[in-house]
Amino acid sequence: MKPRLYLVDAHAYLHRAYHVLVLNNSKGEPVGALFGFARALLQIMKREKPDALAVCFDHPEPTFRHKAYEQYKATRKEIDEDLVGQLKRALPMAEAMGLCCVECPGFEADDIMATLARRGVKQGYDVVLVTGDKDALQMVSPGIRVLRDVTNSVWMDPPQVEAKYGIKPSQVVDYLALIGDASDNVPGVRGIGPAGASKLLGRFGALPEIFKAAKKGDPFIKPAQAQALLEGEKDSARSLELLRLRQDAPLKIDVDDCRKRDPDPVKLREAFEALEFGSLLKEMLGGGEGQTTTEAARRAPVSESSGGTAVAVAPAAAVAAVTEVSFDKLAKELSAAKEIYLTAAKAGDTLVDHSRVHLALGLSDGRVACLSEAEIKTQAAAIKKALTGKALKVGHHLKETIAALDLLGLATQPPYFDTLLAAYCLSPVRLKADAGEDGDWKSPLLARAGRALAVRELKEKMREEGVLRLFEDVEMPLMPVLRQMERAGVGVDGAYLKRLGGEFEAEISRLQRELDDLAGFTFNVNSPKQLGELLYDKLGLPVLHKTAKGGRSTDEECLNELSRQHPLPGKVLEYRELSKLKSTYIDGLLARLDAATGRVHTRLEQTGAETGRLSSVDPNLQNIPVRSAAGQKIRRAFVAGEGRVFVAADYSQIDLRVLAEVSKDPVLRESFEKGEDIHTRTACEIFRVGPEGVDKEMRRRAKAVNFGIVYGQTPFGLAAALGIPQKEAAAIIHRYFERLPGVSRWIEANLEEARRTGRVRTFLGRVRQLPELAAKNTALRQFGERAARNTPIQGGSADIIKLAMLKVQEGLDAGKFQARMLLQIHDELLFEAPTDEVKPFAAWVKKIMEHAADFDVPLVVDVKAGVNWQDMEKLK
DNA sequence: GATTTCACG
DNA sequence: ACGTACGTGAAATCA
Repeated sequence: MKPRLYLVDAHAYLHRAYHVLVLNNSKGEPVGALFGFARALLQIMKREKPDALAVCFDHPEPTFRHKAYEQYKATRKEIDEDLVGQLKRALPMAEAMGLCCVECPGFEADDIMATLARRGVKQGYDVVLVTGDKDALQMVSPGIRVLRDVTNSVWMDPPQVEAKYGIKPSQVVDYLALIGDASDNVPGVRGIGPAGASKLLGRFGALPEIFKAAKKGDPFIKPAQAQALLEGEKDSARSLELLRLRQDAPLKIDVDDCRKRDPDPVKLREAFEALEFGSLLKEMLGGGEGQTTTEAARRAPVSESSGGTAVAVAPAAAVAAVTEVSFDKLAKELSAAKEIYLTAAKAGDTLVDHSRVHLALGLSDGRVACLSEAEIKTQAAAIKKALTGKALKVGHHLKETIAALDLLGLATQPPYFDTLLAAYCLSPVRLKADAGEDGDWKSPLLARAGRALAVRELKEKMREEGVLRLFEDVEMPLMPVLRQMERAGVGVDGAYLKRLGGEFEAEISRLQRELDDLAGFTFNVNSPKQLGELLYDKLGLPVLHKTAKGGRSTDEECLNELSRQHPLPGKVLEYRELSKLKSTYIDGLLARLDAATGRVHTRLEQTGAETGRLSSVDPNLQNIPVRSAAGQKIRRAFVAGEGRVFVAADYSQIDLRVLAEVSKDPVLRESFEKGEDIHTRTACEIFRVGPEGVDKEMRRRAKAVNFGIVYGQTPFGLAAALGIPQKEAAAIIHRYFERLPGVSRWIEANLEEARRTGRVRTFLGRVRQLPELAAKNTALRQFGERAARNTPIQGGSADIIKLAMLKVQEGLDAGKFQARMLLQIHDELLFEAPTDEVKPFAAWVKKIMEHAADFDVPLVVDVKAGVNWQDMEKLK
């Protein structure tokens, strides 16, 4: 394989980071641009592992372009002083990171990149230009690619350029010279846009031929376009000069000087400490080696595009060094220890995918013994003693360790301390899973053991953040409750599900045939690409909206609308419904059904959601269909065991009750105290009528408004949800806040505090940091604002049901009933109870759930019972 | 691995 | 100018 040379446009990153990250160090110096830049460089090195890399800088002196065209970049605003200061520090910082930096008076970074790229190809490198700038696409060729987005791996090679712009890379300069670039004051030809430019170049190949044709009155060019071209010829010639990259910059260095080298740790430390980039310093200097691991526990890298900024908050515990010793040396001390560190791996755990169980056991001084499954078995007696003793069992992702030990018949007893759960209480962001190399099962075990050594540090941090009670009284005790639910599993009637699968399959084939007939040929309905081509190219239906990444959407909303014009989209919807239900639920569930017990065992993830909710994986039993008739057939496959029935208990309107409690809004509170239908009451308020004057449509709208209030809706969003004009939606929202001023005040005050502190909290003190609130990027910041509104509500509801689960399980453990708790679906608990105790059990559960939290607003729980999860009767 | 779609609260 | 209702997980396709 050829060595790979990466050429990075420094200023592109610095500018972008400057606008996204607002970050000052303790000296008050703005460092956001530098932080984002350094993080990006680190990301490139880690993810791409280049053989050679050069960071290319603009030189402050005017370039040949300024001399050629005095208006070049003239419309750009003066650069902020805050940014200028950072630009000056960027090159020395990159050098301290051990990177080769290049600048050249009179030339821009682009020209340096072009020059090095050309030389690199000659010297046998595969060249990658790391930049989002369109100009760079002119360099794309068989040996040169452009990497536009490192996080999302957006690459441009010659076919990509053709696919995206409809032109060859060799035509990029001509293309840009036609369409111009307003931000750089490159004029282009007025009246020619991307579509026109690509069409003209496709037909005539290059600029001179286009102008020749325009002058000759070629019939391919419409008169208006011809006129635009003739008027813009001079401007385009100018543009051409500015756009063409120079490949002859007189550089002091050559490609081989860019070969990878390691940074001087002293210089690096000096540079990063001055900037206060402690986390990045650790990341660069860290890295485990051998059997002693020192790599810091890190947050998953946060990508700017997906919503996070780099304000590092509540980092997970640093990892202490661990030393591997033999189990024999440890065995005696384990039984007397106050704290034991344990980690086990099993198939399905994110730790490492093995069919065998492995275990690491350690002491607080960092000595750890690793045991294979065979060794676990021979040492079972000593291990059992350690697992059931009085010592604090410390681990990282402890529930999975306990589950793995369960498989070998080894039970574990509290007290527990889970360092992953502690990290989640400190900052509930997505956490990086430890990855195990194939065949290497010890390293991830040791890494986790190292992480687990930070008990005291984590406790202190939790105290500072105000989440220690949440951890000690709620999350940590909840862990074994969840484990009990996982172990219990849920009964599934496999034979019924297989029959149902046959029925669905027959219907799916029938729909496929009908669709082929309608289309006139056979196509893959599951392929959004093929379906899009059929709908929009072959059938010529209008494109109603685009997907996130610019494609033509074929989602349910579009197809519903299009079904008024053509019979095909409606059929596609029928096909989609059945094929989704079959593949995800019928086939998916059957694949995870334990043949021996007839039950499925989900994993309830305690650190999976940023709001404090649980999530359910492998399989997800929190999104079993319920809305459609076909979906309800699937729900019937969930069955209670012999002599038992399901009891389902769900909170009524829990989110709005939490909102009523925290906002203290008199109308909301009164409505719940009187036991009114909340959507009807909201309709009364926003439409100014009495309850008898509320018709179905008014209630439907009020319900959407109530949802919107919880989610942070905009008039645009409400209008889309209800299919009404945006003005009308705005008026409704306005009236809502007029009539429920307590809600309005809470939203304002909550947001104000969130901005001030950078975090929001639920009534239990559960915290979520929202660095997005400080983003300069509007969309990102607004996302933060909606999350700031929603999290105390959604998270507050999660708090309530968690408290209820603890109390319920406590009663069950005390032997009050034979029932078992099986699932939690955010506002609902599903139990399995012996038929003869259903009524008293349901009444008891209802009472516990309704009094789980110390609320003024009443909480209401509805209970139902039935032999399957679909056909359930309401209990009084 | 990213993208798209869709199941749930 | 920008993007547009919160929070999840799973499957199929396609590069």
